[in-house]
Amino acid sequence: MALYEDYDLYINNSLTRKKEKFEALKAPNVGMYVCGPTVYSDVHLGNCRTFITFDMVYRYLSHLGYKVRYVRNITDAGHLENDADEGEDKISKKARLEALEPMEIVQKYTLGFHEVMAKFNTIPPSIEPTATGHIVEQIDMIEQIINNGWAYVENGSVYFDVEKYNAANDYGKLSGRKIEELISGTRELDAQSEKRNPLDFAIWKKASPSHIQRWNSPWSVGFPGWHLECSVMSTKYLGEQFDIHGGGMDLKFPHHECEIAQNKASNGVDAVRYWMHGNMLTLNGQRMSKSTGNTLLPGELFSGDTDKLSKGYAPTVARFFMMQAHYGSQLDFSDEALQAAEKGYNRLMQAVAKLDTLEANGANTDFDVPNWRKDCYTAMGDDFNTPILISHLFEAVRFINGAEKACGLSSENLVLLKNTLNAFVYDVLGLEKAGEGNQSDKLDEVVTMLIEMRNKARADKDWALSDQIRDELATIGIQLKDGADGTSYSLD
RNA sequence: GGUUCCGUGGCCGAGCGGCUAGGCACUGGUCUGCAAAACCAGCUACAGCGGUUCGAAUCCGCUCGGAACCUCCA
Repeated sequence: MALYEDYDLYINNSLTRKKEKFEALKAPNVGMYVCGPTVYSDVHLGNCRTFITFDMVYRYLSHLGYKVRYVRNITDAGHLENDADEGEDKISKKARLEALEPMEIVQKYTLGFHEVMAKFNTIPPSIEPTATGHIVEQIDMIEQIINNGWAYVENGSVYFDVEKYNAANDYGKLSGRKIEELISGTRELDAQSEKRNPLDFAIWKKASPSHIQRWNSPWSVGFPGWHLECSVMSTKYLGEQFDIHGGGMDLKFPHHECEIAQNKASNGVDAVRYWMHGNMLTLNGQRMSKSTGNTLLPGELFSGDTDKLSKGYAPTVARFFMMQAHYGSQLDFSDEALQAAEKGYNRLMQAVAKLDTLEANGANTDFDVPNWRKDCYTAMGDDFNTPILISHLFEAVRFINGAEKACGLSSENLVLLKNTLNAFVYDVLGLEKAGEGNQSDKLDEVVTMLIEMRNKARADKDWALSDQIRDELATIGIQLKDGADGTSYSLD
């Protein structure tokens, strides 16, 4: 029996702005689509937060026993700065600046993105489709939309007729906008524009002579509109209707709004059951953004090679830091907050390690494992509330740290505790042991030898020598800890 | 200007009508040769003003402060 049958899951649906009970369309299968990056430059930490959030969602759904098909696209066709702009798209511009082919740009930053995602211990999506790999499908969808009467062709470009769509549907329902307000907020339609209405958006754009990325189509040599790829690829791999669509908050309008319209206009159904939006990561109270330079790159975080941080932090520590906040809340990134998270992370992981050494004996403790376990699932079931989950994990930490080797749990409960804690720490939150790999057996032997020498010195009351061993180890980052069961050590 | 959202103890961050998360820091204690670690205890807050209610951090109104979106953005 799958866990999801025992534990309810509620998701805050951005579309309805309500927490709704999650019911998979075709359990145990779940389809999830997440908008991926445009690969024209290095991803920054803000981008990473969204993908780490949905990695956690993916992990928890899988943990519950769902078979998730997780689709996350790579946008490798350049978007114009806006529809009226006849200039270069971002990928072409970057290609010119770096004197590379557009596909070289795409390749370079896609690889970089994957490297960063791996460092953060995210699981690769089941399918990672690219926009340029689905031009044919995009042309098909444009034809459907035209045939259904929701788009018009003008001088080789195809525009989505927002006003007409809105008369029969509700354009703006996701972002809470009214079409009248949008119109009044838009500048006058300039004379050159081919659009009938300033709100209309291009789903196919005729290429200007300088445009590098271009494809043949029934309308012109050109390129697809930037909202189209997600509608096309989600439909292709997840069907006309699927369970979850995720992305960053900043994509709500216009990107996701247009996606909803395109799906409805081509297939006649609302594609997405549950819309989820991750909130922004801020730096000094302002959202990270490439254009303003208010960013922190993953590499800078890991190395500490930036004036914004006092030192480097392990990717898993940054992940833990993010998990301590709810995905739907804004989170501010700071050195101070990261330091606090790092200490908390260390305490958690040391307790997880100590748990392995505990042994069952009877049942004489207040710690109620089955109930604690239930609390963990309740927290996650409440819209993936990882901060509450973590607070429960620390209840277990307190028990473990306070426990004798014979810990007072029945063998059944001890196993349950181990399985549950490991599952949430590693499988669901996706944390890792930091510094794993740089701790060799030889190092362990050397430190163990030094500990033995120090113990002999202590037995002889040679405090000078024992303190020298301890302090000099501390300087190179090895902490000795004298406990009831002898001395152990930990690495910085 | 329009639309959304937020303002919680020294810091980060949950909670969203009653039972006052958690982490970090700090203080006292236990343990220890001393220290560190660990454990126990303490520090008990909800921007301001008014209202609704038996009861509000949580609902409503106003004021002040901050953020996101309205253009490409995770």
